[in-house]
Amino acid sequence: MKISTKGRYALHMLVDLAEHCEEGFVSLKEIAERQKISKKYLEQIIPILNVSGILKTNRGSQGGYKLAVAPEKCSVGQILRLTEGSLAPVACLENEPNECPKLENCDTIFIWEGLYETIANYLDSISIKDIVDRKRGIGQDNYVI
Amino acid sequence: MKISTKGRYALHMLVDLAEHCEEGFVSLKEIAERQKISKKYLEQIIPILNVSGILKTNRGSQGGYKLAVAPEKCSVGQILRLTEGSLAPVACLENEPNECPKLENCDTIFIWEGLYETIANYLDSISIKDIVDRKRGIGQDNYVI
DNA sequence: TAATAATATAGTTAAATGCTATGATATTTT
DNA sequence: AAAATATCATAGCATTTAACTATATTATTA
Repeated sequence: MKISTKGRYALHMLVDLAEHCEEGFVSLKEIAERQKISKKYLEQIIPILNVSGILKTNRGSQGGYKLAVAPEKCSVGQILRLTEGSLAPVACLENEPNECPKLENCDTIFIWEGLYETIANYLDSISIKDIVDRKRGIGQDNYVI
Repeated sequence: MKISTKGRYALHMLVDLAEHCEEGFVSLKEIAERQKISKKYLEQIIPILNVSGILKTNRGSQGGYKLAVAPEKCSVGQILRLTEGSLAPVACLENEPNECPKLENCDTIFIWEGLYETIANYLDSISIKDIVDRKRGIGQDNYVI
C-alpha cells in the first residue's frame, strides 16, 4: 500500500515545471539537478505523463518541457492514476480479464470500494497549484504557528 | 498502492471467526475450506495477528481459534496495520532509521500526511461486526434498491 | 496413544521496483 | 553544415516483495 517513486518523482517534476513556467521550456537536466533525481529515470517517467497531453515538448538546444495545462487544472489524482496505473487499493476493482471468481459474493469488496472512493476524492482535491502555493506560502513565512 | 493478500485474507479469516463464534474454537482447516484459501498460508498470517491478542488459541483435537475481542472492537484499520506493516502511503511517514534526507523541505509530504489520515480514518471506522452485519443484511434481502 | 491441530523454519517462483547503461534520433544554435 | 543539446528507445540488473508450498516438530485431548 505504497505510492511508488514514479508517482512521487512525477509530482516533483510537475511542481518544478509549474514553478519555472515563466522561463520557457525547462530541460530535464535542470529538473534532475534541482530535484536531485536521476535524469535517466525521469526520462522514463515523461512518456507516461505525455499520453495525457499535460506536457508541451521542444527538442533541440534550449528545448525541454513546459506544462500544457494550468497548474490548477492538474490534480494529484490525475498524475497518480497515470504513474501507478490505477488508484484502486485492490485489483478486484479494476475489472480486468482475470477477475476474482469470488467477487460476486465477496464480503469485503464494499470496504475496498469505499476506500477507493475516499482515496480518489482526496487526491483529486489537490492540484499542482495547491502544492506550489503552499510551498510559496511557507517560504514567505505566511504560515505562523 | 495495493492491499496484499495477507491483509485481505486476514479479514476474511476474522469475519469467518466472527460468524462462527458460537461454535467454540474454529480450526484453520474449516476456515481454509470455507474461504477457499490455502491453510498453510493462513498459518503464516495467524502469528501476525496473534501479537495483538485479538485471538484465542487452543491446540489439539477440537482446537482452533476464536476471537478474543468483540467484533465491534476490532477495526479493519487495526488488522491492516498488522498485516501491511503500516497504513502509510509513503515510507517517509514511517520515521525509520533510513529517513529521506529531503524530508525536511519536501514539497509534497503534506499530501501524503493528508492521504494517510484519510485512509486511516476510513479504515478505522469499519469493524469486523460491520462486515458481518452487512453480509447478513444482504443475505436476508434487507437491502432493496 | 493415536489423532488432531498449532508452530517453526526454509524454500520457491514470479513479478515489481528502482534504478543504470548504451545508443539512436531529432532539433536548434552557431 | 556542424556541433551542441535534448529527447526517445531499449536493455539490463540487482534488490525486494508477494504469494505460496514443503517439511518437520511440538502440543493437546478424545
